[in-house]
Amino acid sequence: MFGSLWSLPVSESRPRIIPEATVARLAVYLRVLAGLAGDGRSHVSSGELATAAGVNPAGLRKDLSYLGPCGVRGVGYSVSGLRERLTTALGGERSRPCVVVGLGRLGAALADYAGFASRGFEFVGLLDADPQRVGDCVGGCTVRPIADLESVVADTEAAIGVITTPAEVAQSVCDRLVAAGVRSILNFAPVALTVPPGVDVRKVDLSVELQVLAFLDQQRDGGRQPVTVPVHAGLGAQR
Amino acid sequence: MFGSLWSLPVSESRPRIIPEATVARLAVYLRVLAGLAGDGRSHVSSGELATAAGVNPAGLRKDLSYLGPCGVRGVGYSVSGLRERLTTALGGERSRPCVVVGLGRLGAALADYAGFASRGFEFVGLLDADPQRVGDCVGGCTVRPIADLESVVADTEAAIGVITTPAEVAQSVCDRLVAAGVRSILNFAPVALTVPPGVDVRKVDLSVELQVLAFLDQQRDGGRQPVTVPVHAGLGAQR
DNA sequence: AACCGCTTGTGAACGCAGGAACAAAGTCGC
DNA sequence: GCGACTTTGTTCCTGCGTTCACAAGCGGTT
Repeated sequence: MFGSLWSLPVSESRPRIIPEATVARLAVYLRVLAGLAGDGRSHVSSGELATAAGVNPAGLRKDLSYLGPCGVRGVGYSVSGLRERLTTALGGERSRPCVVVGLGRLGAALADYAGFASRGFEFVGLLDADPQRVGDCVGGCTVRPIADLESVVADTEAAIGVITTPAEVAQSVCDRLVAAGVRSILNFAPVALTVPPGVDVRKVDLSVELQVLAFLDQQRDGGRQPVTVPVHAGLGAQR
Repeated sequence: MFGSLWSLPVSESRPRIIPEATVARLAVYLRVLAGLAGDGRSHVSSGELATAAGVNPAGLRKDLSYLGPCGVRGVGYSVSGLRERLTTALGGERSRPCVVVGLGRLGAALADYAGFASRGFEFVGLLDADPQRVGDCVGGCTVRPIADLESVVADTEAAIGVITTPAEVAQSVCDRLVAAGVRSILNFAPVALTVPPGVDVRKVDLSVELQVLAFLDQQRDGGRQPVTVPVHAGLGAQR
């Protein structure tokens, strides 16, 4: 692949587009590498990394190849070197301010989770509509009323918004976050959010996860459970 | 007209294999339908359902076609009929007992979430290694010591295990759950679990979600796009 | 200095999901 | 009763992601 095209003065050789699925796995590799570094390992092979991350070795190498040559043939990957590379590729070590809207149990759990802080995600704004929760201190930050959303986002320059509100208000909260300047949203509310172009939304739907498991469970038990599909289920237009 | 192909004695028309991605979307459709039923709607078109679920109308119809003909051409889908069919396809309405291991904030949030109970997921066993948490009552269930894992799973015939423990103990907890008879596991610990064949694992990795957002954010800032689009321009990236 | 084994990086093929277009089928209006 | 409109169900096609397999390169050894 190289040779013919490289004579062209391509402005950038690195920023080949990275598939989103690959990005997600890179984050996993980075975490595994952190563990290996803690164990004092200096080098690691693709096979070992792959099993620790739960993926195929060839796929792992292809994922890493998006960053350019990272390893040494015959030896493997330098743990520290690869960590550095992955860290910068995923957005650097700089602290990323986040706001959480909806400090129910789930929101509080996220705001208090230490695993985020160690990756540079800092929860600098907590917002809730319930006056009884306002003033609570969660994870070293004080809960403020939802009316302060715009000012909190502006003051903290928050880059990521986490929505853990009831479904009914999720869209309006989302709109306000976007209007205030947040361009990345992690949505736990069970609704499909509508956002303008240029804003990224990722959705985590815990009910769906459970329901998929239930489906797989049923499918496995398929021989046992005759399903009992009512013949002629009456979907016809009875109207 | 009809007859040429239809005369073939196709062995089975129903149990076509359903892709897992489709199953996940079916769960979303089911939830949207519940909302529509609450609004008193009797029929709905694929277009309306698709926008509410955040997917493509053609894709939605293809998803539903895995269940066989569900709608009426020229009219749409019967809300109640489609609900019934999706419910049975996803595993029926029967209560599915679940156990949660690790009653930290996240585990407690899950155990207490009412949205699960309404879908038939019942948390019948809560386990934690911390003696200080044992005896607590979360969501109407009492936390028991981790030593009771096997007996709790056996007594409740739990089908689904939710792991919200620290990463270090997740694999051992998983092994014990599987040995006790659990065949579906939802893992929130940031490790790749190893399970024997016949056991399904789904992983939810919140750090990865944030890190993907950070990557997209960085990639967007590569072109320095001030965005400034508070205007409700249109449908953005939905994921 | 040359060989050999080990590991990476990449090219190619396969399978799958997603999207658009089209035909079948049913309803509503006249 | 008939025609036109609406909406589903399906088929084709394109693109992406994943896996397999092999050549290239590096270190250690003789």
